[in-house]
Amino acid sequence: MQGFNVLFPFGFHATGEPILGVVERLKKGDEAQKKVLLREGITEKDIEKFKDPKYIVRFWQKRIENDANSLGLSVDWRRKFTTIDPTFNRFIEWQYNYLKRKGYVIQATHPVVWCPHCNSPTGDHDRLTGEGESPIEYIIIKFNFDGKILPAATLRPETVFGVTNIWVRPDAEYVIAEVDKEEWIIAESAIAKLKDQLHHVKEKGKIKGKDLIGKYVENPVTKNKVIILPASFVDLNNATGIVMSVPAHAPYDWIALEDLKKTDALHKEYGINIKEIEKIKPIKLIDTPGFVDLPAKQMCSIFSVSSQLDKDQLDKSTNEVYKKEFHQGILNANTGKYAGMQVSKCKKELAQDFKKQGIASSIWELTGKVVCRCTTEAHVKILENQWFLKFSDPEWKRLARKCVDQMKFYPEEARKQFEEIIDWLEDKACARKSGLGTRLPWDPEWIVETLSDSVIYMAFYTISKYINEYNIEPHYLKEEVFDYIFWGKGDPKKIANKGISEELLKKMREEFDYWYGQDMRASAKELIPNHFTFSIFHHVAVWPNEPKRWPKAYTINGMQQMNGQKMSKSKGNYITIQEAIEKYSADAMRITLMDSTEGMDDPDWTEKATIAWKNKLDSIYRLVKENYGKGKGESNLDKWLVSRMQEHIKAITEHLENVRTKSAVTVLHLMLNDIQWYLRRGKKGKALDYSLEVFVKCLSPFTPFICEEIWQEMGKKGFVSKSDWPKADKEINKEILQLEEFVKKLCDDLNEVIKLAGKKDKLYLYVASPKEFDYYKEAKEFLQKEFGFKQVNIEKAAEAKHDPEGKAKRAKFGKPGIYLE
RNA sequence: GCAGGAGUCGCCUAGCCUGGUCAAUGGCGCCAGCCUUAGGAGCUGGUUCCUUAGUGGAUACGCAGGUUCAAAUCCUGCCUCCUGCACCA
Repeated sequence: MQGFNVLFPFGFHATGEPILGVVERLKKGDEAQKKVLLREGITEKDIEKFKDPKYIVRFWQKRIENDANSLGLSVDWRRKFTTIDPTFNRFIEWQYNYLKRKGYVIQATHPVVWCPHCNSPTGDHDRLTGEGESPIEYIIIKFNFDGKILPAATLRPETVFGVTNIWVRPDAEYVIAEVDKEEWIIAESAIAKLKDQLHHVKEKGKIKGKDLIGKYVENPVTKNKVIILPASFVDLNNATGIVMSVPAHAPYDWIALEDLKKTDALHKEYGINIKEIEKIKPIKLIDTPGFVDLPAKQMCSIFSVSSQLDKDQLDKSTNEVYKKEFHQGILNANTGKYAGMQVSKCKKELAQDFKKQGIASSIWELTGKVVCRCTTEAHVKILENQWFLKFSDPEWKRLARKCVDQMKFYPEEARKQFEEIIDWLEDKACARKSGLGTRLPWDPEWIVETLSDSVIYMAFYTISKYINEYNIEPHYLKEEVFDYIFWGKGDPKKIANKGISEELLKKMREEFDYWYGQDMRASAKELIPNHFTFSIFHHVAVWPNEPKRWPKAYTINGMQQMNGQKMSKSKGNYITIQEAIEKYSADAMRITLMDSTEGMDDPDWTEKATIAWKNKLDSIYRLVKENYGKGKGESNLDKWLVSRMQEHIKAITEHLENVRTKSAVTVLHLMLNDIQWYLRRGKKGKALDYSLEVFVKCLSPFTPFICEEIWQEMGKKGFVSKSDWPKADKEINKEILQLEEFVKKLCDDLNEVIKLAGKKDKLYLYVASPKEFDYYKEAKEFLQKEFGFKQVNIEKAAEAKHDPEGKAKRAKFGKPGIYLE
């Protein structure tokens, strides 16, 4: 409508696991899965066919195409494709070969949450329990134990300087195992973990926990000899099952030592003299504002912890100490060369140093229990040689930031988030071993995963039209073909092949050049940290020197809610597009959704609002039909309406430019209100046709179907959707706008007075300004009709004194005003 | 926990950047009147409380403070909600 060519393409993303998941579940006879399909209107008989992934893709593709058309989306279907089409696979191969050459695809080793039964990573959505839990690295400090190693695992390696003893579980059986040529004593559960974390582990024997107690080990950092003591709080399923004790800074350790002092169990069971315990002196090694005493002791008393069985309070106080010391703590003289450093700064460095010296190692644990869907408990595995996108690359980040700087965001609030994400983003695994998608050309056992093959596909739309039209076979889409189309690189004469002529090649290049980059992409806010941002990264990587190919604007919306709740298949609180259209019409659905919110808030859909819109659209239809073409002549009122419409046109145009659909709909209401007021005022002049045309045009992007109908009823040729968008190019008469406001105000006042004084027959209006006087005179009939007066007298206030009848009134009302009798 | 966004008169929303024109925009709902054979249709009016011939006042924009002649709007603290936190679409 604004005279631009618009490309609105539509494709189908089939990459990943979900489709195969459906197939799998159907093959297993999963009833819930069947139910979902039945709810979509698929017959029992047809469900068989859904065991073929290609059929699933075709089925939904057709369904979605139909939905898009029913909604009135003007999609260019010549360009459609799916991400599992072999021609698209060639495009992704081209993209990834390039990124690898550029050094943006790298191989790396990384910890993942792993199900040993499924033999694959366990994503958040694959878990029975433990959503949100993630890998965390425990540092293992290798305490010397008679040539063997007692590996104590800790999240606070800096506290190694304050170790006074080691904790083990007396009732447990530990394993003696050969770990990377050393002999370690560890909990049994640690073996599988260490094996999956790049350690060579061989079980050699067993040793009882209580047999360790009372023995001494050497702290590899301080060379101090410390005693091994029993503690019940040690969790054998966490890390190595060996814990170092730092009573100055760890509430658990502090209280466990206190517990030991209280009984003579130690002496009775292990023959350890109580004096051994009493001589243990906590070593404070971190100074933190707010901690005067020993931090562990202080926290235990604040949280009134009385024994190591007081788990809840202990966890709270541990967290508190950890947080405070991590953020504000400074290492003191007890820490040798690290003295004076902030805990938050030195933690990593210190662990690295210890590892280098061979006195530390690490074991990855989960932040909480994770159980895979297959009911197996997951642990952390270090996955080797996985393929990553190197989003950490500073130059790549720099270009991404530059792109964001040039972009527009609707709403603008989203920009900050993008900037934040780019800074925060680390290397991202870009391939998996299962699912649908494109195989990495150089390492075909890996498949490009779904968030990594959906980042520059928009460029593919510019040529998919020709691929579809000429039925180009995938093997003709060689690397140099894409090089030429997307970069203009090479000589088309030489690149042309049997499947793609030189002429066609040039056409594809031209088409790409004409359309790309994308002017606007719209999606939901949860895609900001991944999809949207990745797309920026990939664009700047593929076209580093051509900012004009980069994304220009993103529109970000909230997630559709239904009656205040998130729509979900399991809750069943959703409606299919077909159902909605049949029940409420596409127009009513469209405008209700556009009207529900804008920006990043979650829009809420309610049936009530939709029905209200449906009725309103009906009445709009009648209103236009009854009034269009009925106007003749021009009065001040026409000037008023035209002036009002100019303001509305400006407003709605600006709102739509900024993708504020709800605000735009509000303007439609205002237009309608003004047209209705104009009609109420009585005289139908030439502003009527003009305003109705403007209104229908402005409404048409929201409700195209009924607007085309109305347009035809109006006797217009062609489509309203192809007509020119209204311009605010008519005069705005500010004076008349003001005068009409006075009339409205007068009506309000009259309403008020009549309400209080009751209905009257005569209205006397004394007006001071000559302009108002003239204007009110024109409104005389209207006032009479509107309020049912038998007589309306409008007089200039100054002249009223010549009116004998008005004398008495003037005496009462000396000033301009209203008088009823 | 970290990051981003938000809390407005029954509900949804505008306003906040650039303080006053804000009892605060528009819609929905509700109430009344009109129209109509009828109406979940349409039209008109009302919709914080008190007061009033078209007025004046009180209380209001998550909570608590502060700045200012003046705050929904600026500042500080707190509470609540939404979104994301990765190998998953």
